Amino acid sequence: MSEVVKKKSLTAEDWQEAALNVIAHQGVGAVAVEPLARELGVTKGSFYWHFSNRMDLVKQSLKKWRLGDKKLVEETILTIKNPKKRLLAWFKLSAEPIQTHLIYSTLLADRSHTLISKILKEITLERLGHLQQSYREMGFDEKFAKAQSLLAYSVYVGFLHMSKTLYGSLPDSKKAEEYAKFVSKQLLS
Amino acid sequence: MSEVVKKKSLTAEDWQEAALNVIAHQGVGAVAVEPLARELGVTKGSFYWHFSNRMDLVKQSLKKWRLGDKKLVEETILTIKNPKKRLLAWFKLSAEPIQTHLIYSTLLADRSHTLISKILKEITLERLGHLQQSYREMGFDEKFAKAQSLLAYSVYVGFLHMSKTLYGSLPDSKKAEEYAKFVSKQLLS
DNA sequence: GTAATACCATACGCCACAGTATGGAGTGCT
DNA sequence: AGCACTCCATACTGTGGCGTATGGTATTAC
Repeated sequence: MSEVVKKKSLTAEDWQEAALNVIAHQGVGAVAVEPLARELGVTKGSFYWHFSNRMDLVKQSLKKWRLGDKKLVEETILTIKNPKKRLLAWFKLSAEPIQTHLIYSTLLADRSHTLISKILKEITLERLGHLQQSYREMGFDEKFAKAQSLLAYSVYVGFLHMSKTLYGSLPDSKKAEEYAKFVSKQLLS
Repeated sequence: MSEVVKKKSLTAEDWQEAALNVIAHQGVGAVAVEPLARELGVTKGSFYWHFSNRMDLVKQSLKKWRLGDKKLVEETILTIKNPKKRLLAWFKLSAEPIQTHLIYSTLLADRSHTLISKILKEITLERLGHLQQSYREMGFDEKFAKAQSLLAYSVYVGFLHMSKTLYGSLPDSKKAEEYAKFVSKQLLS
């Protein structure tokens, strides 16, 4: 018997996860109330009890995603003391086939709402800061660290899109390994 | 008096250009018949004389874009004999603030139609081929040329998105210069 | 000058989804 | 048992865009 428990009622989080799944694969524009309700096996009567409107769902979903992503980075990357190893771990995580990357790369081309642009800018600057910090700790000067971190982050973003374009999805673990290895050699020596 | 000639009637190309403009800034999903007609100062009676339906317009617009982009690359990049100079020109063109980049980067996150995925895959592979060829001509072995071209192309794609995210638009010519210079140093030596 | 053709306006039916209003089943509390 | 609260179904209105049908005007061909 599976561990799937037949829930009597949905929570706001259930809706958010469903929404994030749609965002990851079809973008924010594809988040629609009625289709989501159908998918979840309820009607929109349920939706409008949990959320005030469509944008409310999008907002809360992205907030949830942002928190989860931040936590992931903090726990698996920022805890590493050695800057070079930290960067290496970042490159490797960058190629891991996980949903958070899909969401990020989908949002990147979405200019439908200022909220999204704002979130994106925040996240991007935050991550660039981490990279730059690591490069600085490795001994590089400010200017180089800045340029190099921008370059490295561009590689990350670009690789995400390339993977989706060429393979239809995110790279598998094997490719992630190769990628991290090559990138490290080119951007970390 | 301006050289704008008051046209009596629209051509299919007029519609395509308007559509490409929308695609560049809001994505394929935002291409709608009636809003476009309003923008062009006509009604959809005009549209359905030139095109059979919405998707027909999208298809033909992307075809037009593809041809133009191909011509641009062939004329400004592929004519350069020296492989190193050719790559340098490519990096520089990559950061130029022109519409074709916007369209490409917008399409990259759009998985709404198999046609788009198909076009993207074609273009991407074609461009990767050019880069790989250049690296090979520079004397690098097959394997390195392949990995390095993927890296370089990732940088291109990533930089496009970064520019839109951080500055709200494409980089200006000055930033393009700096970018090309730094990238060249890192990926071309 | 007349007929054909190119181009467009108007008006229509259709559908998908947003949001509201309201009632009703289930659950826990007392 | 009775009440309140949680969660959802149903039924509605409103809006925006797709595609069609049809008629009208200007241009071109002859």
